[in-house]
Amino acid sequence: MPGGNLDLTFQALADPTRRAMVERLSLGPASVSELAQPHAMSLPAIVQHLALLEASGLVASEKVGRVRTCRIAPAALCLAEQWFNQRRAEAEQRLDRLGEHLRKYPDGEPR
Amino acid sequence: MPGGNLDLTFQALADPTRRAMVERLSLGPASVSELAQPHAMSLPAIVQHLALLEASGLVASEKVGRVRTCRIAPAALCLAEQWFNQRRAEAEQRLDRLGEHLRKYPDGEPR
DNA sequence: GTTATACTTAGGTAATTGCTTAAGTATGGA
DNA sequence: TCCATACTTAAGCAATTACCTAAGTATAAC
Repeated sequence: MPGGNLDLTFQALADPTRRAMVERLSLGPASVSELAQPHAMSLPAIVQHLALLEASGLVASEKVGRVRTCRIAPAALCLAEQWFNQRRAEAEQRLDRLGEHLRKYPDGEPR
Repeated sequence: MPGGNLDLTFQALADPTRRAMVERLSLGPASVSELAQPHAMSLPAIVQHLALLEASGLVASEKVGRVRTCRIAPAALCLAEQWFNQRRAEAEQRLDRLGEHLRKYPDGEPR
């Protein structure tokens, strides 16, 4: 049960390198070196970013032979997306109530 | 034209205090002290969190008299949500292609 | 005018982050 | 067997973060 942690998820996504890695993995699995290739950065740095992505549950990986293959784990992505949906739902609900209130009492408030 | 920065947006949301503040503001505007009230933390700390939320474009505020009123700015929220939508769209597209491929070539690959 | 309120500004500090280089460890190929 | 590949581990370092306390500055109320 990795994932479930919005702190780690959003923190992982706050870094442009890590976000690029997730974007890359959205297009399909990749090895660590493939993930590293577009970035002007040492491999250990990439591995550290990857570790954070795995800790957040956004990415999973498995090693076969000497190459580690990484892929996105949609669950954590969904969880974060849901957070936004909830916030928007609440905000919209509030605006709806406000609208109805204004419709009922077009000028002064009752209270 | 604030907002537009996913780095700042996700970084802002990575902190539980700031996320709680956004959650609170989704329910309606609030003053700085109201935002601070649920948190066991000094007011300057809250103000710093608020500054980051404003820098990210997630929250806007205006001061009238001696009270600053804060409210969420839906635009930045949408932008982040869109990022997730894109990632999911790409991942799904890929899985669709994979599915079709498997339908066409149920066992061995052609290549 | 005095005092309380609602922030605001200015430091300071311990912990965390995002890198780096150097030196491993397996695995696969010639 | 030797060597290249694909990571992995360890240690270190500058910058950033998330707080804090103390001391402001405007408003509002009395």
